[in-house]
Amino acid sequence: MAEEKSLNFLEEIIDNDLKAGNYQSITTRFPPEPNGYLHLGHAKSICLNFGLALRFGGKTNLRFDDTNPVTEETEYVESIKNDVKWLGFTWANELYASDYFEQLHGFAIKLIEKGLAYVDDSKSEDIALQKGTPTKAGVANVYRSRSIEENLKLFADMKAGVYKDGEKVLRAKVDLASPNMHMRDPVIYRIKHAYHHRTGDTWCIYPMYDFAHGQSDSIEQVTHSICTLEFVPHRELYDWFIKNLEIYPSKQYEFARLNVTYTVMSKRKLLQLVTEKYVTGWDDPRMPTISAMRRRGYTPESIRDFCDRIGIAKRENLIDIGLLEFCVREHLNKIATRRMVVTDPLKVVITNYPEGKSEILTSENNPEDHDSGSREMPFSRQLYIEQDDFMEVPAKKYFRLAPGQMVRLKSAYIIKCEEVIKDGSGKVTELHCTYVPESKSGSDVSGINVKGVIHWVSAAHALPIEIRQYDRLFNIEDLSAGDEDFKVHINPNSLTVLNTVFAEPSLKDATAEDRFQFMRIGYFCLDTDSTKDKLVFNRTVTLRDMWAKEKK
RNA sequence: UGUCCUAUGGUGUAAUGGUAACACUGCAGAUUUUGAUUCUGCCUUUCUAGGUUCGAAUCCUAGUAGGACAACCA
Repeated sequence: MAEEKSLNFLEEIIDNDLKAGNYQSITTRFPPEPNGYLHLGHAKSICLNFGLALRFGGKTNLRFDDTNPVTEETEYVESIKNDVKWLGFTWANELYASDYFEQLHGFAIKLIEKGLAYVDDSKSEDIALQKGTPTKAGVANVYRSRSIEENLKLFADMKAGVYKDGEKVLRAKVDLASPNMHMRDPVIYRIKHAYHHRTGDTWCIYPMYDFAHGQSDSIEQVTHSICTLEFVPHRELYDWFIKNLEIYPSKQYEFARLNVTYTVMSKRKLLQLVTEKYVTGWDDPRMPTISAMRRRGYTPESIRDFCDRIGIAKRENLIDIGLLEFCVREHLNKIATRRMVVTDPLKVVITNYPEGKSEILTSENNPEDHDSGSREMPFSRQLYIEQDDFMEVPAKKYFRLAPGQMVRLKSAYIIKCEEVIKDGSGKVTELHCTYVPESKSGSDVSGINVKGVIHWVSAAHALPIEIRQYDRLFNIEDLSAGDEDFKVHINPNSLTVLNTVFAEPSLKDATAEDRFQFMRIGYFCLDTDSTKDKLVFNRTVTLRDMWAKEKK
């Protein structure tokens, strides 16, 4: 109870509503349109809507806003449900705007009967023209003054399939002179002879967003209908419909959508990346979709933590992708199993280690979790270490391997570089080292203190694997400006596949659920492309690397 | 040149008329058998101008800047 975290503006509104007795409990909803996969921005909304109900006592519905049959598919419905569940939330009811088509149709008739809606025969472009501009009032056309009886008849004919797509629409009769464009007689029903993923061919007229969303909220008695800022101008209409339909008064509130550096957060743009093959699919690990992040190795906990840290407000924001990375690292550091993997191998021969001999060494699975136990690793005469861990001419402050220098092999022995073997072109191909037998980890009596500790893999026992390293999808921070040209900023090096990679043998038992830290490299998880013969690992995120900065 | 929304360190978010704080980033150091983790310290902030008030980041007015709105999309 001492936990006094300050409230964001929505929590404050709800808190006040509850204290004032406006509601006994709250109902929120997460209302995706099933026309694409969920992304990080949706995660923010999901955490908000479900989080609010959890915090203040109430419930959250999952409602699909499926009023446009031409863009919506069952595949998307399934992926959305899966993603919400994976994020760790449970909805009170699974609902669809299409469940309300009958009711919504009744609402439309009620509006017509009240003289507040009319059938318009105009072409789409003409309606747009007649609406005027933000600075110039719209003008009425002849259809606006049709009689109630005629409107009823025409609307019935629209429903009966008498007309073709685009021939007629039903419009609300609001105010053509309103400074709010959305109040200038918005279209509320249009004709679409299209198969709907749930209602099939039952309907050929479908309600528009403005005539479906608020009404659905109302039907479900949603108390706080939370959406993003671009819907602010819709609020006046939202309230107008509720008032004139005389239905449950849900209230709409708006918060700023999430923007993250070096990525795009719009379903339209993400769809383009998919259809135009810039990525391999919605779950390509470079995408900011929930499914991609899951495949890449992000944990639901880390995404929730991120959503918690970015806060909720009404001002435009651009969150540093570094914060997301911080959140995953923080979680993965606690739970990831440590393994040694050499991504860019350099052969090392321990010249004073007997030929043919090998021994088993043990190493902790996770120093952050003492219950995680340890695993065994074979050590032998020939090893691989990272190319980066040797410098023939060491830089200042470099404390890894160099001619005549010593390092410790993690969980093994201290070795000293005695000889550098090169090929004809002068490239270092092999190192001859000696080891200090009494320096074995856990029973070191050598008295030698070395600063450098590097990872290694026994050559004879090494498991070849593939590693996929991901970088940011775009090479500029702020993609908000560009529209169609956002694709010119695509980072051509967003994916690097490494195929000469050697892992310690225990990694062969990796499962899809495992999270690994390849020591000194980064966090990884098994990719779905893995086969029995070839394990493929995705790099979720690198480890922080102060040395990389030092080098610059 | 209509209406609406917004403006606090580099990035986010708090401070609810009473000493501007927290996180991330950055920088410096300590510890470390991961140059990781952990720990310590430091840098940097109220868009401008008026007004109300004993007192303003907070309230008011004007300006400035950014954003949203003219889909038979949501």
